[in-house]
Amino acid sequence: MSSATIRDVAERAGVSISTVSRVLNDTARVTHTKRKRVLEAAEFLGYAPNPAARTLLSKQTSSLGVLLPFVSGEFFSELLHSLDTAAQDAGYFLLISTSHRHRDEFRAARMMLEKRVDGLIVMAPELRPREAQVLASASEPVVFINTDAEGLPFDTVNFDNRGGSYALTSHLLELGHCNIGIIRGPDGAKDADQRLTGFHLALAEAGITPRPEWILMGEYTLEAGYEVAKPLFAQPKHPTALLCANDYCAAGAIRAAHEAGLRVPDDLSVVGFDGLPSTLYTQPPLTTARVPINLVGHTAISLLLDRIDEGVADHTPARHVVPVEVLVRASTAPPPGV
Amino acid sequence: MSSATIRDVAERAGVSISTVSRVLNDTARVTHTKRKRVLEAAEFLGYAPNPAARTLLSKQTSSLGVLLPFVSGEFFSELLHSLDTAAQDAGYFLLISTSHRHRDEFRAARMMLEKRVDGLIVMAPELRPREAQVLASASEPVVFINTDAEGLPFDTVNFDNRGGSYALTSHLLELGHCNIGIIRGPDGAKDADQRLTGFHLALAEAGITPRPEWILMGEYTLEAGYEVAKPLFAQPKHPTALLCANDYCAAGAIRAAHEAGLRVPDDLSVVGFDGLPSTLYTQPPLTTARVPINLVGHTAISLLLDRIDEGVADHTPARHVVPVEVLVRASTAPPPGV
DNA sequence: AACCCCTTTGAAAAGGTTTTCAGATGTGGT
DNA sequence: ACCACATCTGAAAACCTTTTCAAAGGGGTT
Repeated sequence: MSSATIRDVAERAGVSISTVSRVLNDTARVTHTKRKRVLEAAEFLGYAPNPAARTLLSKQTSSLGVLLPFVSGEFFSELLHSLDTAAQDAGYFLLISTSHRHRDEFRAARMMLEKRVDGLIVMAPELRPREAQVLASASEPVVFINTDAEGLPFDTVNFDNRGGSYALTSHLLELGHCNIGIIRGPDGAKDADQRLTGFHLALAEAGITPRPEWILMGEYTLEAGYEVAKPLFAQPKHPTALLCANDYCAAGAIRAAHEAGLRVPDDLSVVGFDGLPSTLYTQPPLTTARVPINLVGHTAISLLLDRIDEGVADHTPARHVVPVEVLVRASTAPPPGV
Repeated sequence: MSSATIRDVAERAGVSISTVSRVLNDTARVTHTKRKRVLEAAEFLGYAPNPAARTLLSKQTSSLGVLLPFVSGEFFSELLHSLDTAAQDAGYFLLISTSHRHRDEFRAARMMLEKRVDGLIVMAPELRPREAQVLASASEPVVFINTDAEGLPFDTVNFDNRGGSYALTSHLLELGHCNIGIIRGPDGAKDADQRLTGFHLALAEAGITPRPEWILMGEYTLEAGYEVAKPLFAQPKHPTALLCANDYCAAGAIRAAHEAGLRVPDDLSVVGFDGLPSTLYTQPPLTTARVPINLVGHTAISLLLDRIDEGVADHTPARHVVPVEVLVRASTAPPPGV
């Protein structure tokens, strides 16, 4: 039972297909009687317009593409949820495509998505602007989330990585910490760089020179936090406070600390980043910087829809920076002996 | 610069559009020289076939729909990731649509997805088979994940909720617990019912009659775990072990326990469900039942693709039940005084 | 040299919709 | 009774591709 077409409706209603189209899209006036007949016929046949035919003509897909490097953890769930909510409200679907870490995968994905979406949301902090250039030829509008678009004509919605990191570091300094370490995010990731900058900035203002051996390369995962922190605590002298790449990384570091016999926050203060819901329920509840993920998602969709409506006019790219809020909880305390 | 069509390629190569199509789809033999000219022209113009036109003709969208009640937490991230990986390998995109809790929203979503996807993955444990009936008229194949499809012609991939719960309860019994409570998942959710059944089964086998006041209605969230557990621990007599709806719920319950001055596992054993990565990093690491989410996702996609290829033949629905594995960690111990 | 068959090619149709254009119908004014 | 005009309707084109069908051309065989 292949489904009804506009022809079937027209036939059943005894009108032309043009009239059916007009009634269903409310695009021109139609006599009351015919309108009624059309609506009845459409209802009876369970008619729904074929999206492919519509797209072919109108060039609108009512889908938005979402390009993500990977999907893991609560952060992405929340982001995806807010994107979907906003998109759905506007009558769009989300076409997602993940696992694009390198330029070639990225280009491939973008090509596949071509003509399949009306716009693109891209989150790829590890992608450099030069590499992101492959998107520049996209015919659809593009909005970047937490991704560097220096020199590219894309709107961006970033969160204040530097400011958040600066505020977290300041918090530790105020508690009296002088020996602060950091597990930074992956090399080449813009957000990780910005967070490191905030760290350095706060330290510099306090007149403290950071120890290079306490600037550790990590990743946004539990495992990375654990693996990187473990050897650190085996050293005779280690920091009394630790900034972590994100909340997961912090959870890993805390576990390593526990295993090394360190109490958090008595012996060691730990802070995360992202402010995931579950950090309120860790032991101890984590001090972290809350990223308003919902706001990020909604803003991104809203910008994208604007661009879609206006066409890709030569509109100077919007650069949104959403603030992050430090949540002081129980994983931070003055250093031991103070 | 609206992009090139097959006509442009044909013109530039000096052949007919049929020939271009044949070369690009490798669907018939074409002289070497013409083939070369076509490929060059296509390359030069950056030609990519228009998916809408293709879909209109072939009736294949190369997209799969994913219908979820909500998206939250690591579980969904992981599920979505495995679905996307499997789909991408097969050349499909994922069109996701979330937040469908009630039948009407469900029907609306299904209608919107009609003709837009080649198949549907549905996870909606709270949807009863009668309500899921609205999908029965779908022209595309449907695969259910962790959802009851009793009497419906859909393949299902469920995990062993009952078995997992049974095994967790047995574990607690073996440790010597007699006073075991449970925070069950939402009313009407099939998976929650099954887990409760497993709980009852293990208790019955041990000759223990569960106390009704220790069977608590909860949800799959941190907050619910916390809110439900809090009054429980305020009672003069409370269980020495607690099964929770899932890992998040368990984390909330543990927090409530801590606040009530109870040590986990010394005074209270707690178990979760799902086996999320982060449960290894909670304090104490959580005893839980690991659901092989990756396997679930891959199996579901694989089944769906089979159905898409074979057509919706009258094939008896597959009923996959993937086993869950109990991970014994540090949140469980013998009851106090044993 | 004639015939047949096989390979290669292009023209055209089909898929389902929206939209333009022109025709038909009906109304009001003179 | 006639004309101008507004309103409503249908035919046809356009969107871009795949596929069928028939024609054309070439090579081998008798």
